[in-house]
Amino acid sequence: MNQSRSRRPTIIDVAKRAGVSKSTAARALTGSSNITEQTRERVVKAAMAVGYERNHLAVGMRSGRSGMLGLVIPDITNPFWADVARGAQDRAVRSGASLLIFSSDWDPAAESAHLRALRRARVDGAIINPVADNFDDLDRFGLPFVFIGSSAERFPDVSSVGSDIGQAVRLGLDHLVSNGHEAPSLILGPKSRLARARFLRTVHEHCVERDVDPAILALEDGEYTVEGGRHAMRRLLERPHLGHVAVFAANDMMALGAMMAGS
Amino acid sequence: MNQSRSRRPTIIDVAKRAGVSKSTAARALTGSSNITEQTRERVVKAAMAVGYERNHLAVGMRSGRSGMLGLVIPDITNPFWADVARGAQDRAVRSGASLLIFSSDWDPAAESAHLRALRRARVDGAIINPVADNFDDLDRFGLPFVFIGSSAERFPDVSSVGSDIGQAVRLGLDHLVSNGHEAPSLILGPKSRLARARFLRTVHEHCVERDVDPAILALEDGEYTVEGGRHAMRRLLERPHLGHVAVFAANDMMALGAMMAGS
DNA sequence: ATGAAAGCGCTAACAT
DNA sequence: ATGTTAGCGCTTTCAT
Repeated sequence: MNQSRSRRPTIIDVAKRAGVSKSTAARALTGSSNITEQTRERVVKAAMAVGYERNHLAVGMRSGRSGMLGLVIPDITNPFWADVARGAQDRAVRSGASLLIFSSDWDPAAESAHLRALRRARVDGAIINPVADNFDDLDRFGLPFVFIGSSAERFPDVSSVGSDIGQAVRLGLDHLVSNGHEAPSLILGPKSRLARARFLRTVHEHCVERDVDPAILALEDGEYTVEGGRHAMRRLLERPHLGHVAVFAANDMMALGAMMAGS
Repeated sequence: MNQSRSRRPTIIDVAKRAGVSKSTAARALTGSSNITEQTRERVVKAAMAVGYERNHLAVGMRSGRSGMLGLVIPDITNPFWADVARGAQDRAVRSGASLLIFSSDWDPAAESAHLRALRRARVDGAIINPVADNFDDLDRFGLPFVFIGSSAERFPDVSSVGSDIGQAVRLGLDHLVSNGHEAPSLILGPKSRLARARFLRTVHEHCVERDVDPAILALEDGEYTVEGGRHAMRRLLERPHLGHVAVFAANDMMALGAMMAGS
């Protein structure tokens, strides 16, 4: 207990215990060649004995690779990004890496601060769902990275993964129309979001194809959250209108909020 | 573009540019005393000019503090832990730290691997929702840490934060009883989980107080997930029984699954 | 107030 | 096959 509280053992402790030089110990531990099976065993045993654990800070320092990856998303609390985070984490672990996760909360300033943190931490790469409109420091970013989300298309040079919003909207509308709802009310995200424009554009196209005037559709905005959906739904319900038979929300959180708008 | 792709600037680059020694540059940048306001300005300006960003690996190496914290939870995909993660992350960022998040997926082996990763990364501390029954390496863990969850009470010496399951169950049952449901069916977590025993014990107490025989309560187990709740509910519905008027599930995910059991 | 130098733990190039 | 040494980028004595 008293010994276990002391300084963490270094490779030198291992080397001493095994009676070899620290480079030999390193070779044995990294699985390098040029090492007698006998000495390797001795070193490994010594490492176990002293409870040695390689210091990744030191390794990163020497190698220039920290073994860490970054993930910057708007909000880990949203199930969509929780799934993203989970997938990223599993993949990272499988490659022996760790994942630093940051939620920007749709705040460009926070996002920028998080990116700085990632650079200082010397992560080997990052996955980013950008919320900033202008990513002008992009070329100076200096980190390998991939974008997530539709806003990524503002940066055609950057690799990105996004949802096919157009197809999603079409599938949703097809479903509603086939159930007799020709003109569902809409609950969309904030005006600043690119995904919103994409959503709306597809709705318009779909309407035109059906000879429905898009202008008759009731529409409300809100944050991409349960609360946002709830408030938007309330505003819809307040309208002097014959009642909203069907509502199409931009994501699950908003839909949930809309369903709860009564309470 | 070509220059920006080159080696990240170090404090030496800053020092050179400012025409001082690297130690002076360090002093200026760390806000140390004993520095002329004039030279500090010059150094700061030089740092900006070359796009200097402090290398946290190196800092951690020297100081022994990595500026990173660890979070090990069963599953980031569960909204409860997503909230936990969000809170931890916000707090960490406020202290200038970063958060390494790991999901163990209820797998003790994965948990143990993640803890090893945290030690190697030299995190300054960790928040852990343990899933392993035996945490016998606890004294050798060698990291400052806090536990989350009811399983933490197996380790009375460890600081922990948990929910008051007893009170939660009582509130839930009170609500049901006051709505006329004297003997709700139960959907609980896996038998291995300590929280389940706690839940069940409180239900029994509550029943006894109401002169209800706990044995008449229908009860099903499942994983703490939407799927687990759905399956459990299906099994409940299959029972030759007069129908389940009320169901009390152990968490929101299971309740959601139960509600969806028909589809 | 500033510079020179040591050292954190590790690995790889360079001896032997 | 193994030992010696340099150096990753930083902060902090210790001199001056």
